[in-house]
Amino acid sequence: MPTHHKGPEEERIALDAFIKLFRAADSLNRRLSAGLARAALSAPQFGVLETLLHLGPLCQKDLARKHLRSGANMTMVVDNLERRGLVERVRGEKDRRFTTVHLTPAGRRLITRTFPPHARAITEVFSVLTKEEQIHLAHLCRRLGVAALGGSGEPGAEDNTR
Amino acid sequence: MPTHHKGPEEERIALDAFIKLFRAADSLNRRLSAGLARAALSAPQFGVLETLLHLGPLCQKDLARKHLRSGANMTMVVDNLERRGLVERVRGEKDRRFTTVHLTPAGRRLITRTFPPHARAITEVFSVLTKEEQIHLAHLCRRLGVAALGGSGEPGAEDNTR
DNA sequence: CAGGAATAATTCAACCTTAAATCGTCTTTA
DNA sequence: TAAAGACGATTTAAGGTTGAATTATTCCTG
Repeated sequence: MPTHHKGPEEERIALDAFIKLFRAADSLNRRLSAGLARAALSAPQFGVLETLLHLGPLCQKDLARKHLRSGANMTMVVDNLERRGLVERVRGEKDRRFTTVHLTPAGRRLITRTFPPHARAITEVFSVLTKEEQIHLAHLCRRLGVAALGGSGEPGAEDNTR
Repeated sequence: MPTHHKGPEEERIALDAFIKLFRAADSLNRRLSAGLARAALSAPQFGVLETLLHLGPLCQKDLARKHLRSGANMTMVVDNLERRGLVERVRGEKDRRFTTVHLTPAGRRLITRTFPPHARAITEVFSVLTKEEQIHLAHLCRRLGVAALGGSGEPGAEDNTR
């Protein structure tokens, strides 16, 4: 949405960038979700499977932290993946508070064949920008993300933002 | 999340930019939602009130289109705003299929005093980037958003992306 | 070692989001 | 003008998201 705000220049420029950033993320999300829908996966479900594939089994706390989501949310997403037989919960032996989430063979098969076309779709959309522009965009977004988190938050927050 | 994908350079760069774009939008969203929470407004509710303030009364279809959301979703958000007495539904006189959504005095008062600090918060976060960087970021995001929407969608889609 | 603090997971209530089905209201057209 | 189609809004079912309260387990401390 165009800004419709008549404030000073600094504010106009920031609001304009803000809106375009969100629109880009939103449109990208829609496009990619359409691709994932063919595997009947939601974006969060895909994200969890992808993380398990590339990092190995993790407890829900760690999964939530990696995805910047709440623990309650991770319980729900893992519930839905487990119900479809794509992951398995394993109670911690040493510390029974933890449940480690594992890919099942079916889950591994699904994410293994879903990830490559997903990555290709991202690459294809981003190819409207040159390599240098993509790197520049990443750099600007990283600084912005750090500023958004850091500003009035606790300094002890985990980085995870390289 | 760092990429953990060992594909060709083009893919690595695109995935990296993709992740940082989403992290930035996510972090920004969290930061701003915290501000809106003091007015007990969700981000979608704030968005609708803001649109009504700056564009005047609109029917739900138009509100949904402006925010790139479904009609069903707009029914829900307007329901919640109406229940709090911040907006009012008015049945179309000429064409009774439409309901036009109006700000109530209370709604106008709330959004009028909520918008300025919100805009200031956005401007403050974006001030980690120079004016030129903000303009460049907006430009890159706009091109990316258009590419994400356009690629395999219908060419007839409304622009709304300047 | 016993009680209290901390911690991982779950449950709950509230809201957001979508696609699909339905309802009421026009508009078109045969 | 009556049937058919289009169109705005609503409902429904399914999933995502959060913060707050709860549960089970472990750790710490006196």
